[in-house]
Amino acid sequence: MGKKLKIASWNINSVRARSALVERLIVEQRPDILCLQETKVLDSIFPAELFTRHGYVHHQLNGQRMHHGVAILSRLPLQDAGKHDWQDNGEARHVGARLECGIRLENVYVPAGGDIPDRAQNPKFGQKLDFIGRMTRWSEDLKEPTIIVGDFNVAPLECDVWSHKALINVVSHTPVEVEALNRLQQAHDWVDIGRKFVPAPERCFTWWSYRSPDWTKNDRGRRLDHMWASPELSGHLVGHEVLEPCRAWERPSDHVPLICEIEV
Amino acid sequence: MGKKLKIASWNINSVRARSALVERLIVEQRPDILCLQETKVLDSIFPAELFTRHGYVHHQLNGQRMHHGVAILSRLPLQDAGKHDWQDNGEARHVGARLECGIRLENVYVPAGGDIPDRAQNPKFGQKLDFIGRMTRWSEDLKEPTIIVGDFNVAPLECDVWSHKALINVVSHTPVEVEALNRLQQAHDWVDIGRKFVPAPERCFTWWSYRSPDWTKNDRGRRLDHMWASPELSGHLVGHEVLEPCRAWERPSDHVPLICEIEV
DNA sequence: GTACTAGATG
DNA sequence: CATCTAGTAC
Repeated sequence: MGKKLKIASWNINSVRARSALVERLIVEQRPDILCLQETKVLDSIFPAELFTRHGYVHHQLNGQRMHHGVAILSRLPLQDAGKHDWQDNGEARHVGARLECGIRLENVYVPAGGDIPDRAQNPKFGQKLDFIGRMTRWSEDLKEPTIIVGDFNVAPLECDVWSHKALINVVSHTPVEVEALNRLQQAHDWVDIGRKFVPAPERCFTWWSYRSPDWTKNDRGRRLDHMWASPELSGHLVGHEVLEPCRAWERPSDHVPLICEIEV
Repeated sequence: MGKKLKIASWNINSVRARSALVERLIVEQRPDILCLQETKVLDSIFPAELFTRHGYVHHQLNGQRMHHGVAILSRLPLQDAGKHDWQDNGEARHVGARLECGIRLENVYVPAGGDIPDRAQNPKFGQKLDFIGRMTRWSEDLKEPTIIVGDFNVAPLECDVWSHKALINVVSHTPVEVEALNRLQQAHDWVDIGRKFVPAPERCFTWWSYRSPDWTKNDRGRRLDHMWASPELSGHLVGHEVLEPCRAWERPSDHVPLICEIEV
């Protein structure tokens, strides 16, 4: 009888500003492993004690001073599996770990890509596509069973946004980004865990902008956060949840946590 | 049988950053009138609704964009009694009101005065002394029974500071400031309500610096905030309190509220 | 809208 | 230590 591995992923938008909320998440959900994006803090001042206090004593950190930053906090032992710089500009956007069950865990924060969906006018958009391109080449060589989670900053399906028509030229849902993400997915036959459990065209959002205070009413969400698994893990996937209520917590992140469960 | 008038005064150090705390104060204390200093907000964006919601529907505001700012919030009707510019530099440091019982209420935020207690080296120190000087001349002409409250930024007595010796040359307790405050007090025979109820040399502090995180242990306080009454009100003063516990609230002001009660 | 930086003030 | 203003990013 296999044990269940419960993994959470959350773009927390500052782990220091959100310490009470992340504590509430781990108390209420008790995932085995928590992957955070946009921690916005140097490793040397990461609030590690908050996690060790709740049993998350194994940490893989890749933070920087002001922006970006990722972290894996775990109750199970972790082995360092490196940090990729898929943008080749020194930004802290990835950290990986190996679990004792043989699964690799990759935690990634894909660049947002700026406002204008054009390489020439907006270098950040080019960097985003290049980042996904390098992830694609990395995926092609992957041999181990892997879970990759994080804020991918792309909503690939029409039903992954509140209006395909309104967002077709908005960064995160443009055809060139969707194609790049699809190539990445095909490069390892990644299983989209979210859509395995919430098949298209069912509504599934993970992010609502801070800029619309009436987000509950208008529900202008996007599915920017993802959990993907190597194809050989497909049959072992036994649970998935998007924790929408967290968006209504006090001083929330604009992203909500994702949860998945794998029989190992 | 006279009714009791309960007045509170608090240097709140930003009324917007402290909205939950000021709400807690008015719920727990229910003063008839609340005088605030260092509101740090333009009148046009003063959080008036917070006060009206609790019955404080009468407002006299004198705020500015970033610094200073005073306000009188009242459950009893107020008549405008003007705004003095005792520094003559446009800073919002005073607002006055007339109550229906015939008492005048003056709410003042005396300048801190900079670091160096010398007019020549530090113009702000001179402005502070001049501010108190102009208040003194205003006091001399006062005819109505008046309560003046606020952050006077002077601790006049030796027992008004944690160490007279250590602070003798520190702005707020220098002899020249103490003399200026004494002249102001004599100009109207003002009754120091605090010391009427907590006679010297008893310990009485209203402010503890943010810069010593161990303020509870070391207790390096000063009595910078005051409530004074016209001599004809002396016999009507029936209560006084310094709300020290407020200094230990979450994200507190460095000043605590004062309360007094007058039979009218 | 929210959080980050930095420098200025108390 | 804690507030404010800007500017920047998402």
